[in-house]
Amino acid sequence: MFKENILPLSFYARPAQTVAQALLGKRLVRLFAGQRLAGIIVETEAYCDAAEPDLACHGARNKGRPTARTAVMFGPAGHAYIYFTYGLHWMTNIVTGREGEANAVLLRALEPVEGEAVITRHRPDRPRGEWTNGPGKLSQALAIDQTLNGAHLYRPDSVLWVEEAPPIPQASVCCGPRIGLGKTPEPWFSMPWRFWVDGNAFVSRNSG
DNA sequence: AGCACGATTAACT
DNA sequence: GTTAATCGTGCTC
Repeated sequence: MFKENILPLSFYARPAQTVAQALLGKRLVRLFAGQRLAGIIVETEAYCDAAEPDLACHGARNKGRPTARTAVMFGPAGHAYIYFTYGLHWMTNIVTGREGEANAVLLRALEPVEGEAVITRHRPDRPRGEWTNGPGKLSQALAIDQTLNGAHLYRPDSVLWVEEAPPIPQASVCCGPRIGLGKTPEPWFSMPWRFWVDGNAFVSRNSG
């Protein structure tokens, strides 16, 4: 009852760009204090320094070798890669692709659907529309932090996973350049590896 | 050993 | 539109 139609390892063991697109419309579930906190995934970004280089990907740093921080990204698919940035925000990613290659999908926005009484306490004094419309915000809303780095997403004892949900029509799937890449050089700066659901109110930014 | 900056957010003008 | 907050990471010296 708590876990319905959990996406299997095979869903994640594909290229990051494929998984990023396929995750739109799926339901992310966080088991927290015995309750389900859940949202429909409406915005993602793919990072993949594998068959082709991606200098925007954390895995491309340190000459493309794993570090203590990025080791999870190089590991097997279907695990959470959680990292800390700007001194205060946690980013939630899902590892995809093949072990030994740096593949991950950043979850950028959700539409909250379960556990809203708990979520609002994690996002105090914020309107519902600002609970989960950004990568740092959704991590805070679902109480995702470093304790979940490396956590598996498809086993019976998972506390974070993704469930099957009604699909998004292909015509509603939009893509464009990734956000916040700073001084990342072309062509990676402009690669259209950000995906979102057209018109969804929780997407972190318009058009792009 | 030291340092510049980041896959961001919120509170400003 | 602009900027402070805040600290781990990876790079340079």
